Amino acid sequence: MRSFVAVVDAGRFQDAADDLSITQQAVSKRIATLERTLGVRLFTRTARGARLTVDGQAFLPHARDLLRAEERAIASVRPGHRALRVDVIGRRLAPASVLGGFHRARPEVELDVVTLFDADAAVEALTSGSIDASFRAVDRSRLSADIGAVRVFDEPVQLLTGPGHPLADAPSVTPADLAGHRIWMPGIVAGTEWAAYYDALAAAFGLGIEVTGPDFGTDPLLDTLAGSPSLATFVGELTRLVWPADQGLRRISVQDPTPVYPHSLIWRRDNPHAALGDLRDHLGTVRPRAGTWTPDWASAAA
Amino acid sequence: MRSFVAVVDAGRFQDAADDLSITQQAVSKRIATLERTLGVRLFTRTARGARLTVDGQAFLPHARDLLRAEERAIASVRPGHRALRVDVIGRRLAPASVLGGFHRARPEVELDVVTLFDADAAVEALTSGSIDASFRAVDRSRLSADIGAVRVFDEPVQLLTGPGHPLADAPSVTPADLAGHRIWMPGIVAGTEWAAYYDALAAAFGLGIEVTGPDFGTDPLLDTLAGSPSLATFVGELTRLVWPADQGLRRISVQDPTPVYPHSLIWRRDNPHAALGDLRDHLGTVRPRAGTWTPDWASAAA
DNA sequence: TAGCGGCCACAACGTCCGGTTGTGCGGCGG
DNA sequence: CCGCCGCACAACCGGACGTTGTGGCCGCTA
Repeated sequence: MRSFVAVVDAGRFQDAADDLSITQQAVSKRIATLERTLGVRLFTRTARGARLTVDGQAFLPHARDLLRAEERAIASVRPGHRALRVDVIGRRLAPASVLGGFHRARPEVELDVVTLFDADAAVEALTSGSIDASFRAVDRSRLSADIGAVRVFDEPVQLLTGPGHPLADAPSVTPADLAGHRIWMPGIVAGTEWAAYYDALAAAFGLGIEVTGPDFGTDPLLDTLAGSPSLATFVGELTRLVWPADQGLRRISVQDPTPVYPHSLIWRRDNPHAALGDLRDHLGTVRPRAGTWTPDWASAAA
Repeated sequence: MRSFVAVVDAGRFQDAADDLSITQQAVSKRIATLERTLGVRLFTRTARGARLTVDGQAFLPHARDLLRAEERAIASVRPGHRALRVDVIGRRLAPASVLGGFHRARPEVELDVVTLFDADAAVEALTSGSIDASFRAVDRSRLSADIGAVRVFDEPVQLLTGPGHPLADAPSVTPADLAGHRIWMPGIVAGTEWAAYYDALAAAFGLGIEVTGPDFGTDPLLDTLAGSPSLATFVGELTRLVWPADQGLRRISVQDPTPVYPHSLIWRRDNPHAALGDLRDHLGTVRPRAGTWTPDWASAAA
């Protein structure tokens, strides 16, 4: 493939071979192999050089694309790569939507989106330089001074139930209403800020929240909810935008107070990446609103 | 690379190996080689499977891009490919601009742009199915019935001279004014419709047009013109849009009549490609205007 | 038209890459 | 604590790819 482009640029097999630091025969063989696998002739061989056939001309831009894609792939893991590498907590949550908006607003900023295990891993990755920014809920008092944090988005937590659930037809509920109900949160991994969040929520309002269990996929989880009248689960409001059509599932807002998941953007202050400032500017800052609830440790990350 | 994506999708080296129909050890070795060449670790090996590292997550979308690019490259030369393959006569001329406009208007239509030797080669390529359409000046009376032709663009021919040329300061000239002047057309290959066009132009107005000579690049040609007070050449009007800033060169319109190069779109009538109709609709049809001149054989291709 | 030179294809050979079989090691679960 | 599962390491083997050597075709030139 690289030989093909080299021959096109050089115009002759011989010169292409020199450029590639191999012999002309090797180039001939490579092109012959490529032509055999593609099933078409790419060059017409003349007495003084090679000219592209029609198929070769059509193939050329795609071949260049392929080489560029390889370049980008290699560059994406090179230290000092210029793409902004951002950690988001869950691709189906608010930060992913926010990042999508940033990408549409600033398409020239290259983004690499990754998902780390938890906030501690994110801070460690920031410190080591393997990521540039992270959307997480963090305890600001535990951050070292060289880590910046801005609370950028509060995502309301809603109750999701099947149609047979006792609360299915309630227009809204208060956290206190949920005492005695079984709140099922499969796939929440102990030790993450998610688990800490729901632990704090359970403790604050005397709820019984099951934060253990295997990780379900989205569809099995929704199917199970739809068929189990005793099950309810918490979901972020933004899942509404990306989940498939709810098969009879009910979204019930929680009020007085509304638990919100406090997404913060965190970054290393001495990171020189120019797009980092653009991202912060694009996000703005959230002032905690009245009537909402977050854990104490999260509220500190104003 | 393909192994990397397979491991990501399968979650385990073993299953990925099964998908690829090779052994687990081979996959291990491939991944190890890839990690060595990239200089980063892509997976964390656990007791039950492999999970992506941060670098692996960042690398993944680029790896998928690479595989998609390969797919497209192979598809571009496959018989029955869905991209519209169009032959244009010179990338710097009107058809290229027209095609660019079509691409902006209908970005979902994939285009492969190629350039063939002359109109005869284009007709042959159309017949054999290796291209879908062609922008050329053709003698319609010589076309077989299964080839469609629509005259879609008339590109006025202008005179290009250096500042020292006797006609440099003329606001416009007539073809008759050019008798006795040396018209220099290097790079026009005998046997093409370009050569036929200028031969007819010379015969019609008694001009001396040198349609031979080696092919110059654009920059050397413009440099030579700028420094030679006895040289003039014909260029299409659309070159204005793409050529570098003329270093003192004069563009002189030709009038009474204005020679125009009659670009036609030609295609094979039984070509089922849906985008072909879209392209024709986008182009419209040119009605020959009064005060212009084309060779008889070209005018026939209304 | 005959000679020559440039350029690519074909053939034979060697090396290295990449695949396979066989085995070892570490972590998780019973 | 033992067994199993999943990946890594080692040795071996075949084929692919690069090399040297050579042949043939075309275009240029005398």
